[in-house]
Amino acid sequence: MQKELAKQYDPKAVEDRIYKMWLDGKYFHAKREEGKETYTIVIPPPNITGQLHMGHALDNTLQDILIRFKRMQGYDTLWVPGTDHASIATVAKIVEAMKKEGLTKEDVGRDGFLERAWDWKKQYGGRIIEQLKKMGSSCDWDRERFTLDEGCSAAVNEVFVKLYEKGLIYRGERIINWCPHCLTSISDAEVEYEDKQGHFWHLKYPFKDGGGYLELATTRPETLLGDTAVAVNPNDERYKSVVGKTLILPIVHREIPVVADEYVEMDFGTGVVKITPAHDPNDFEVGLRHNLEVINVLTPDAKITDEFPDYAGMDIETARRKIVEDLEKEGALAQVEDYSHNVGTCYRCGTTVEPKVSKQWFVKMKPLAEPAIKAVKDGETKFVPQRFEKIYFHWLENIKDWCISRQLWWGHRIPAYYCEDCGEITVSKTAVTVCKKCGSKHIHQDPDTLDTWFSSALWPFSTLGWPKETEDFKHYYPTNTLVTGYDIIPFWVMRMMFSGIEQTGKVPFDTVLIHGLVRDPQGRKMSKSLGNGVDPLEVISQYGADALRFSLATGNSPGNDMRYIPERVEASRNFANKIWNAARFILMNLESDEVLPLNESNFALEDKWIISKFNTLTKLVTENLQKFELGQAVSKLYDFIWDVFCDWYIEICKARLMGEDKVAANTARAVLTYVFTNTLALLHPFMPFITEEIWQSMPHNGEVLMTSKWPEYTDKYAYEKEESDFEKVMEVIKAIRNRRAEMNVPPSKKAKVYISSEFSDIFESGSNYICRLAFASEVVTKEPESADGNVRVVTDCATVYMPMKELVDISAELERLDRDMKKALEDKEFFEKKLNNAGFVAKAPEAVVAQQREGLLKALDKIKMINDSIAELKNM
RNA sequence: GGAGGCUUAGCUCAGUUGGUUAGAGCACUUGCCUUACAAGCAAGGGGUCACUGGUUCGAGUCCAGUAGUCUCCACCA
Repeated sequence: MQKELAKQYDPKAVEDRIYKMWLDGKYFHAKREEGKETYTIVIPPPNITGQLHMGHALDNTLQDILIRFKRMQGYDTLWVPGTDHASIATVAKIVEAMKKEGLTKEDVGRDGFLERAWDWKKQYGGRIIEQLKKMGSSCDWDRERFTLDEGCSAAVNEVFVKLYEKGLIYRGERIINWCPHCLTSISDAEVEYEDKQGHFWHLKYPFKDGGGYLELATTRPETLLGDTAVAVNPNDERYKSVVGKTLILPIVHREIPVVADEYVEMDFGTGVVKITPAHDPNDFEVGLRHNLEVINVLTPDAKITDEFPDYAGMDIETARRKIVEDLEKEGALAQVEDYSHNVGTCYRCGTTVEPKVSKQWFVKMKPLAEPAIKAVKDGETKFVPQRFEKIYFHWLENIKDWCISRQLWWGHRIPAYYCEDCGEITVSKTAVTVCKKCGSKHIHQDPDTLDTWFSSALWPFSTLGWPKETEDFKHYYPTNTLVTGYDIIPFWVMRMMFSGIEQTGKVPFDTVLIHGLVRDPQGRKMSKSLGNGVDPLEVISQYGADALRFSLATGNSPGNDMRYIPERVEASRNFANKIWNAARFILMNLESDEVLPLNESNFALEDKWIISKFNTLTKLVTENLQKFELGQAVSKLYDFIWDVFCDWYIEICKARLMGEDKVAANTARAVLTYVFTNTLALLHPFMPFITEEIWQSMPHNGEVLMTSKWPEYTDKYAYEKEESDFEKVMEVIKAIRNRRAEMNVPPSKKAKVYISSEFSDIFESGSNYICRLAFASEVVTKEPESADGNVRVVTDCATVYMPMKELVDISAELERLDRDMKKALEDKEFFEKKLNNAGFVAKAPEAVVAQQREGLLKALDKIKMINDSIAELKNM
């Protein structure tokens, strides 16, 4: 900072410079210090598909607050940064970009595509890292990782092979979710259900022997082509006689059996269901039970196959229309009704997902899920807030096997090799060139890659060097806090849990701190299609990173969604400015750069008051942070800085700073600096840039604030009596201001003030600043000779007289005193009522009862003083 | 169908193991260019804490129910 400071804080002039200073000093770098307790966070790696949004800004602000707090507390802290290759999402982006060049994946081939993907990673992965830096994130950039880098890939292969050898990964033909647009399988977690308007077509399937028909209903008439049975419930009296009979499938004219299966609900529809094992998960299961044929009717991009010449090549909509027409012609259509139902869609592209029978790789989940459930039940890992454990349990308790193979090029290639001669499958960490069974060299690797979440699941340990027993892994694993949104508990948190436990024998983190989503001012999700997204970088450029961080950290509680309100960021910016100006004031009143020693014997009442207040603040903020109550911590800091320190303490110091007494002025300087710099330390995790910038210009010991020692509570500075004494002064000042405001007395009109109180010594010693703050020309700590023409102000502990003859309106004064009296009597009654309650006095904690007694005494004192005042006025 | 969140001042939200007579920011009213800050200072108005019961000496806070609202999961073809 320069001698002449700007009146307003300019974040743009500060942030990049400060961040560079931190980087140059290597302060973010974790040094594996022996003997120190570690604190580790791994970043939820942002996808390389785009740029930072508000959700990232929130997520990373919370992480940075925690890591900076722990670093200052003296932990050996590590925040591992990195990015995620996000296979399906990145592929979609690249395909889209290629489309503009008139190219398809097939045009450029696998290698050409991968080359583009790596270019993409370089460009967009890099951009995300730069954005994280703009936020002020104190990540250890020397340890930056990427889910597809060498180390993470080694971890993926290691895990795949181990699970395969344990029988927990298998390959099989199952019904999976298929995205006809992305042309790949996706997992259950990646399917989103949407309510869609559709129809219910009631169809008639005639019996082969000519005796009538069975009526059933479907939402997907086109799948009729693949029907291989019709099912009824075995207990359904209506259909008992038809089980085992043969029907003629309309249009196709194939013979299909009527089977009995518990899956059919008797009281839904007609109680008859057409069974299409190839295109419905439930039908597939029925098919297995009844040994039904699986007839696939769709191509990978969801067109009718060539098996059905009348409809071949038609998309689903077209085929559906044509088939319904044909059904009608054949007299097989009974009726059509409107129907709304849930349709599964791809979470990446929104295309309707097709259930499809296909050979894929799966992870057997049950054996992995159990220990993961137990770990949370046993409290080895805790969710904050705890209620999110329910979501976690619900997923793990109902989990099905995880389909992990993807028909995509960008990702970790499945380490499985097939012998073209004998069909042997070899799963291996290293490339296989010779079949171990038949010696053939005709071997090819599985063309598919793994679900992107397979590698993210290993992130807490793969980033630390596992499967190698690296120093980092030994030192920093398990990690401590995982910070993430509730929306990815099933995708990620759960999978990290079971992977960590299975692979390392330990839970990957002890706490999962869950935050909500950042919504727009109307409470809607921010999304591209709505165009209501807010770019954090724009906010930073307008208001500064600290203001954005402050806004995100305050005013919300863990796990709850929050709205992004520009006015709030503005308020945060104003707060930064307030701090800036406090610094400006202190600096212009300091005489040197030296750190002035605190000399207790010189402390004035107000010094003890602020030091004691600060001491308490330290304790409360630390406790809040330890309990992950970040919003509460930061609002206490806000109140302390603005209301306590600036509005009172700084104002009070002005008298001493401008006065003749050198010792008093220096004491004020020392206390101002002490309290302010230490408050900056407490605020630093939340607003790192401005606090560091100011701290650098203030007298200080040490290199940087970010590695300074976190302030600690000390009994030495717990001045309880002085705190309450000073608050008596504050009360008097407030009462005088209040009365003057009511009477519309301008500040320029000063009055000699008489204060009558049993605590006259404290008013005596504070007379200089009482003059300043209460617009007094002089303070006399006794009753005036004559009360005549005085305005009276009564507080709990003092009666104040202001000779303002011309302004005194006796009847108005009496009215005011009446109002005061009424309030005081209400207070008295309130406290008496409580204290007369035997149950309360007997059962409430002593401190609470004492509080009520004190309240009552104050009320009684006040009543007495008001009575005196009324009596005097009436005598006039 | 199951689960969960939310409902507190005009608006957006806090409210820490139940403990004085419920808070903040913005907005509003009044007065101030008081040499750190008008992105400021001082004073003020504004809330039956969704509703109904219950537990308790004491409930915004705990329990049960009701209403509204949002979300997640499941899903009957």
